[in-house]
Amino acid sequence: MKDINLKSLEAFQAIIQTGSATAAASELGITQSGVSRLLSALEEHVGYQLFYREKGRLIPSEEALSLTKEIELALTSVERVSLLAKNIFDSDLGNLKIVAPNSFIAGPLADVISGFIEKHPNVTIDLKTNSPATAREMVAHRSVDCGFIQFPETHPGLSCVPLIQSNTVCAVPKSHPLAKRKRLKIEDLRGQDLILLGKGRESRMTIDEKFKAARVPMKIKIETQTVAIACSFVKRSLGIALVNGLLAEQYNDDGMVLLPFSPSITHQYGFISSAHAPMSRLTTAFYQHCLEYFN
Amino acid sequence: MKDINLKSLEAFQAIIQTGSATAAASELGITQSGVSRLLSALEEHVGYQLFYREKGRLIPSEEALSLTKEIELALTSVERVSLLAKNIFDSDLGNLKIVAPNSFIAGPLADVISGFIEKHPNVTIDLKTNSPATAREMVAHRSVDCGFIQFPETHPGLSCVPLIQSNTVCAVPKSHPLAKRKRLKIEDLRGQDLILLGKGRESRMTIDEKFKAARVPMKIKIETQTVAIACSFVKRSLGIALVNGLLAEQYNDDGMVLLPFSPSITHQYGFISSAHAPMSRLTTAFYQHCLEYFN
DNA sequence: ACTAGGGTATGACAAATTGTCATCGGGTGC
DNA sequence: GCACCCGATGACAATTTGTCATACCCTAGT
Repeated sequence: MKDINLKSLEAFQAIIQTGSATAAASELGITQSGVSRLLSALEEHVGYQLFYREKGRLIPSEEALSLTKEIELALTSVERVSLLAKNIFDSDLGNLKIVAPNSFIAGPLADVISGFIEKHPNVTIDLKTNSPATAREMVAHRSVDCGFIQFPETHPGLSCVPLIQSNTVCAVPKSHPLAKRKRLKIEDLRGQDLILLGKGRESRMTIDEKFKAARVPMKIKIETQTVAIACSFVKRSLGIALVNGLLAEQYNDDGMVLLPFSPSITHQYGFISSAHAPMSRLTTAFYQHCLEYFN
Repeated sequence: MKDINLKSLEAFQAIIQTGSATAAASELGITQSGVSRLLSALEEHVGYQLFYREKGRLIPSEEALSLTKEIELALTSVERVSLLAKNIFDSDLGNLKIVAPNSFIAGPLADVISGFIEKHPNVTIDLKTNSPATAREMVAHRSVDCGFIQFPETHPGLSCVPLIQSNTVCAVPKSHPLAKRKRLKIEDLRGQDLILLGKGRESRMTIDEKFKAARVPMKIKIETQTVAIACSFVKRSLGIALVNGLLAEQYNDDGMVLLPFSPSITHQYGFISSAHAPMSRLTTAFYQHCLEYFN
């Protein structure tokens, strides 16, 4: 027995709905002959007459009527496939898994994501935070779709695109004498209480090296882990913090000022995805959105 | 955009299930080239790659995976159409509406129907009883599928087939002197208390005529409507009933005897269906079953 | 490095399906 | 009787679906 055929089902439904093969034909955009043939094909498939021909008209048989419901179901479910495919095409449906440092999520990423959700309201987003090392692995192994990480990045399984860079700035308490300056040099920090973070991290080592090179001794008052905490200590006038300007921006208010620092120490964040597989359409859309956002 | 295609969906599913186009091909009974083409067609339809080709293999993309569920649904629902069509073809699914006199249902039809249900366990049956006149109309107008009715029948919208015939018999109380006879003639009933039914009906008129022709006065003790009631009066020795032998059979027990009667008055029951439309497959199956049952 | 064996893509072509046109025959309504 | 609407069908065109042969890539085992 031949395979059942989608077009004959459509023809069948059109005949049932319109009541005649001619009308069905114009609805389907084909000729009456075509409809007639499709109907014959369907009748041959099921093995019995679906319409009996009376006075030149097509009258649905009992059997045909019992089939209509099921046929309509089948057709709509095929339709749904098309629809879902289109939604996926438009990237307005799906789930996006992103890994990024908490500080980055709280800062620049928040706006990026809220803008993306606005454009694609039916997309759900999973945000995860992990250590840079595991984040790298998660992206490479595709347990998340993409991630944001501080550069440089050389993991072989990752494809990386630099997105945004910022300089280290000095967060100075409002009441501090240096707060009046336009910018601070490394020598200006001699003898000042410092608040530093990221002990052992790449960016921190760079800072240590700069101080060594400038022969300025570091008077570290507080070691901490996050920009948020460092800033809150600054606002309590416990010292001057050297932080990533991009991340510190969000905590900038009356209690402190952010001053450019020289020598410049840059931080670069980039977008990473697995090099093993091309990005899904949705991930690509998100990537494009990021590019636009960061110009 | 082209219409979506059933075969490409099947190919898609086979590829997902088996993991390769080659395996999918052998599952579908076509060649690998065919599968490759069908997949291309589907990708063209949805507008994006469903599999990315890596090292000569087909790897489903995220988008493809999100579609699998929906595609499987669509395919099974099309499958169900085929299945339902086959069930209808086998007449083991559906509903059969029958109209028949109560006495006929209680008697011969009960066995016919129970046999039919045994053969077609998923068929449901609606039994209705109406006056012969409305029964005729119901069948002609196809508000029921078929019916049983006493002949002769000349309604123009009905197609009629005689099924079974029986003779009028005398139902005589066991204790009655005539109960010893092998058969009764009309003269034997002279002066006997009679129990008759169906006043005004065709069959009753025939009885009245026979008495008139034989110049035997009728001493009607009881007029009633149903064979069941007539028989129960007989068993209480209230008189002799003239009833349709076929219908009286079921009430025949120790309390009375059924004796052939002459002149013979025959009753004929037939199968009726609408002449406007061919019988549905299920109705035809039921009709065939009736023919077999009544030989 | 070479080869065997797995995989997919594609050009060329055959088969089947789907569609059109023209035409027939039946039914309806004036 | 005539105009018109409907469905079926033969003849043929267009499109889809499938095959074969072949090319190419990758892996694994010599």
